[in-house]
Amino acid sequence: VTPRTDATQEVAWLSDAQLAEWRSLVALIMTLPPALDAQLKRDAGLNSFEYHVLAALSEAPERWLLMSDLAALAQGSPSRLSHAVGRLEQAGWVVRRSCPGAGRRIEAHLTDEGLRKIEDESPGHVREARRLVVDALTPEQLAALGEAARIIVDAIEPRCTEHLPPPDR
Amino acid sequence: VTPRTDATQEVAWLSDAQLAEWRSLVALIMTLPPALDAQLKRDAGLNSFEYHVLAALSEAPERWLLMSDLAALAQGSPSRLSHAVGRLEQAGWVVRRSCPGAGRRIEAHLTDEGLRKIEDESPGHVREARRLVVDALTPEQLAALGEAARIIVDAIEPRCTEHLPPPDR
DNA sequence: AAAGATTGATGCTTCAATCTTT
DNA sequence: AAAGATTGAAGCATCAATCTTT
Repeated sequence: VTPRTDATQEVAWLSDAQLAEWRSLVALIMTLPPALDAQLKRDAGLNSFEYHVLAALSEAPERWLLMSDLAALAQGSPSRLSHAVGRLEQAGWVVRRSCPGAGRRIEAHLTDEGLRKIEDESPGHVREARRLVVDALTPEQLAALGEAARIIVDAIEPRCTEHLPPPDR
Repeated sequence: VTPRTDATQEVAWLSDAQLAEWRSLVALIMTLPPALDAQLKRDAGLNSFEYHVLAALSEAPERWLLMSDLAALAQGSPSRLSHAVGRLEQAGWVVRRSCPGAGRRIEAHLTDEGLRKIEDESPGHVREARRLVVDALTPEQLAALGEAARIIVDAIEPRCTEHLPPPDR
């Protein structure tokens, strides 16, 4: 596509170099998530989001977390989390209980079976993360990737990055 | 989660530094695609994949492309492409015709309306790409991101990267 | 028979509406 | 009334099965 001189909202087109990098990034976000999903689905019967929910719970104090905090940690909407936790609860890996306090707060807890499940499945997932990313890059390349990722995530949702290392630009 | 010394398949855990970078990347692939999707859906009524299909066609000779080539360019499965082109054809932006040759080859063509559509919508998409990525990073950071992305994509599907600049490692 | 493409079913995500608790 | 969470409907992706053409 070639740029249109639209008087409505002038937008600078991308240079050839910028376009090439942008396309590489687009290729990444089109292929990496499906690749990770496929490994998890095949080996663990989980999708990426469910895996991250279990992982986040496994690191919480006593494995309890407010649904709203869990949603932020797993980077999903309340609705998406509700559906996912429903499935995880069905499987016996998570339970919910209402918790006294303001609003209609509800806590989710990772059961012993859930802990065993995530412990069983993480080696396979880490192996895939190594194969496709961590071991495929030099430490410098990996660090640069991480830094760029933090800046972009920060540009998307300035407040939802507290749990990540700050982008130092 | 902590590593389990599973005799089955030794997997080296990630170092703290590796884990931090990995998590930043995971945050990126959890947030950037939804952000781009949201802009396209809101402003253009298209999802990312449909946009890429139109964009790929707009750059093809005479705006004709074999379905199989289009699938590779847009990085989607044949099935996904079929469904998407079905919707785009409904909207009048694409037409299909069978093309003589081996197998059951079918070509897709971007109509004039389709060309107008992608031309109308790309400025808004480029603006978002600039805001979230291109203008948020220094040229060096963008180049490093692109390079890492190419290496990872190459690790995922070694043959489907012909249309990207080669990763020079 | 094999490659190319499509179809239909299933499952997950999103969106809007709703319910509950303070 | 407002925040937190859930629900159901609609849309898209994936998978397996199918159809078509050489």
